[in-house]
Amino acid sequence: MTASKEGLLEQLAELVELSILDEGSPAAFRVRAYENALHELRSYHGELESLSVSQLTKLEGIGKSTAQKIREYFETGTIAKLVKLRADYPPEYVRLSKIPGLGPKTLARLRSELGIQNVDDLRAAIEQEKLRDLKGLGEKTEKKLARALERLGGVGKDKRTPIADALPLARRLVDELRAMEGVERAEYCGSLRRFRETIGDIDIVVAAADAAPIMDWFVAMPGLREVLGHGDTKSSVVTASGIQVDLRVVTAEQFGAAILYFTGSKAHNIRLRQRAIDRGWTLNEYGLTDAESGDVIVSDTERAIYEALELAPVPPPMREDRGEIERAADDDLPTIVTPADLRGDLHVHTDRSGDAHSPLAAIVARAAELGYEYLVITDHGEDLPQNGVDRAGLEAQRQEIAELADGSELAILQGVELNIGPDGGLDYDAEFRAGFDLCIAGVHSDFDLPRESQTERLIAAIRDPKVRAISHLSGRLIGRRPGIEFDVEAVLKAFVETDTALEINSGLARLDASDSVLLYAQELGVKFVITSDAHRVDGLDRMQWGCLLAQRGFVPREAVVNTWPRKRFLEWARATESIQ
DNA sequence: GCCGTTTTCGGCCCGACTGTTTTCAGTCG
Repeated sequence: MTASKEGLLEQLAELVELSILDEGSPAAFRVRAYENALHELRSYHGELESLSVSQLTKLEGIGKSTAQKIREYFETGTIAKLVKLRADYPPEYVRLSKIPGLGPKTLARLRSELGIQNVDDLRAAIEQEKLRDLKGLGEKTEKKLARALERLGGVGKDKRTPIADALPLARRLVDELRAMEGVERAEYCGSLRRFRETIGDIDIVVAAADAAPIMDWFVAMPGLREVLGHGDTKSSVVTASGIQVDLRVVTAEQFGAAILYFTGSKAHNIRLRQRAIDRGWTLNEYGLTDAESGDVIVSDTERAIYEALELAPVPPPMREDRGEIERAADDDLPTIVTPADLRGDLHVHTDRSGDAHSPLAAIVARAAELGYEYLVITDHGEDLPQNGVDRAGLEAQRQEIAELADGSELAILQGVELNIGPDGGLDYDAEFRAGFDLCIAGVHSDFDLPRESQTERLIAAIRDPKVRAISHLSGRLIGRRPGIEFDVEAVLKAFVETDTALEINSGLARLDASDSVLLYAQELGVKFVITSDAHRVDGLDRMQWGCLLAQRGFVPREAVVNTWPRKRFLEWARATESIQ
């Protein structure tokens, strides 16, 4: 493999993983130092390969030792320390560390005292009941590990669930909890509230005076695969679908501190706690407390805690320590977009598309109810097998739209979602495409082309004079299909040059473009559209997800074209042939 | 391994639960 930033990040991530085993703790200072360096490099967009050791050490969290490892990687393609760790901790041994309940300390003892090197060794040792003889281990631990081994491969520590699978479950659980007697507040937290595209487990925080009945209900819910823990204020279960859910109960006064704490991210929390310490306070899940007197300063709302720390309140999706603390301190967070800010939907399918289900009239009626000023109908272009619409179908639709638009407050425009062919070609011909009010274009096929070809086809579509936005940039389906690989920087620069908008697709299975692409795009000054990509009428109501994704990318409201008033939007939509 | 208007040494974020202990270590988030 040739040296690249991606390759470096992979090797550093492996260095973190193996160092946990070597140091015996994920909290070891060396491990955390590597993690901090990795975190910094992930959000660094510039050219890394050309940086010297002294330039690298200017980056936050990167000292001489890590800087030298980075140089070593670019010069030799590998890192000697990592090579040594790989020899000490071969992959089959690392696999053992994925077993829930088995940490680096126990693992090291299993190896040194019982000679266990891999899963087969562990299985044999458990069958021979050897583990229970080790000091500090017992029969229960042995049985717990036996159970964990049975489903290894299914539920490991690394397993993550697509947000589309976790979010409905979390919303249902929170609704049920809120309806319970004695429950004052309930909220899902964790990576789900931060709106990450995959989540490790569902964290729910409840405010209630009496935790016991809630705990009892939770561990006795129907359809659970396993109860992992059942304490006074904290319990964990695994659902039949294999998703772990953690529930924590606090008092109403502690609720703000608790959801702040359990929403994370870990890196964001550490920054907040550091800020508290600098002021002579401590911050934990129960509140912001004076370190000397033990008096609680604030705890009931997140906002009050941020304000006490002299920070603007940070929306949950931004809490990844990607610059939000500094911007909150300067009161310079981007103005977020909410569904109420959206004045139109620019990517909607009717039942003319083979994969969509609602008639035009129903779509239009719902868009009007949502208070939109404009709506662009974008059925699939004819090159999409099965689902595309031919010229005659679109011409008939044009007539239907004209009739519905007559006398309507809502501006109904006819657009189309074109297919970007393998070489960047588009459906129909330029003359026919010119008849639409707005064209968007997206990749629906040929996901396996080489990176160069993908970059070229995207740029060709972006440069087409009629194309005003690119739908679901990568074409990925989270957890099911990886997106196409392409040169992100080159593609984003083409967006800027042509004033083409990058779609923020609200479909939970897509959430495309990804947050990291959005972060980069907004830095470069790209414009955006937040769309529903609805394939049935209720899909129009999912804009909230696109808005949360936009927050993850620090996308400011002003850069989102469909927050603009109708006149300004139409001017942008029609400013086509001018820019080439 | 990183870092420094208290510093080049000595710090580095915090707590619940479990299983094994009889005061705590390990794991997890």
